[in-house]
Amino acid sequence: MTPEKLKRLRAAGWHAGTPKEFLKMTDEEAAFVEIRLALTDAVRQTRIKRKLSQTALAQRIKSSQSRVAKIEAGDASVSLDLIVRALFAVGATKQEVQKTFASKMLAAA
Amino acid sequence: MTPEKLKRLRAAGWHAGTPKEFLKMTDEEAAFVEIRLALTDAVRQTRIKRKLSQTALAQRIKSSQSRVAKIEAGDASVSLDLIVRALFAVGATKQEVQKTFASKMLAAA
DNA sequence: CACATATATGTCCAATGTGACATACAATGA
DNA sequence: TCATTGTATGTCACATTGGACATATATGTG
Repeated sequence: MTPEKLKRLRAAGWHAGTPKEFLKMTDEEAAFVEIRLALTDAVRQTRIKRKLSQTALAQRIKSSQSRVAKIEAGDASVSLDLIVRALFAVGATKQEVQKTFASKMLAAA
Repeated sequence: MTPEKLKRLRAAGWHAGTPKEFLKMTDEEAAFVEIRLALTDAVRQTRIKRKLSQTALAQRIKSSQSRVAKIEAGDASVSLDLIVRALFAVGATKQEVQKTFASKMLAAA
């Protein structure tokens, strides 16, 4: 986990308390958070590429601009469900989403 | 959407009301549901391959046997978050997830 | 048969996530 | 300058999801 990523996660409410606890995060938890980050980044990038405002995207998923902002900020109060729905709403394909999930899974056992 | 899949979704609580409404499901909703199905299948397949009981998996994710059963049944009361956590907990690899997706894709095509 | 193990399904209520709203800030342009 | 547009962030009432539990079914074993 890079310092960059760590900083971003803290800002989004993922600090599990102390710095130590952050480092104690299991591999699985870390992978889970990485999937979220990859997906939220994809939402923002795709949205901008499609020239959609957060408000426009919010309407597509029947949500609000503030929630879209939280999705993109990686806010801890946002579920994976909502992130994925947003990703499909900006036009991502099943294949793209599948690839994200698969690529963040654990290495061969 | 095959009749098989439709039946399974209905059984899991995904009937949006009438049959017509089911058919009106948007492409985005359909993609979302397919991703869920592919992931839940990956959970079950990997769990069985690892010779874990639902109870054993439940302990790993600090949940209960009944919830694991619901995860695998594609129950609508289960979030994507929990499905993905279960997938990590059974130790699924990239290869396994990719394989499950691949078979789903073929079935869908 | 009784007993054990594994899984499925329904219910409860506590925990978590949600849309909506208010409001702040930045950038743009008239 | 004052609007307008887009984004960020905090809060809250309501909705959804969660673990736990009871219980049913199924399969295997002595």
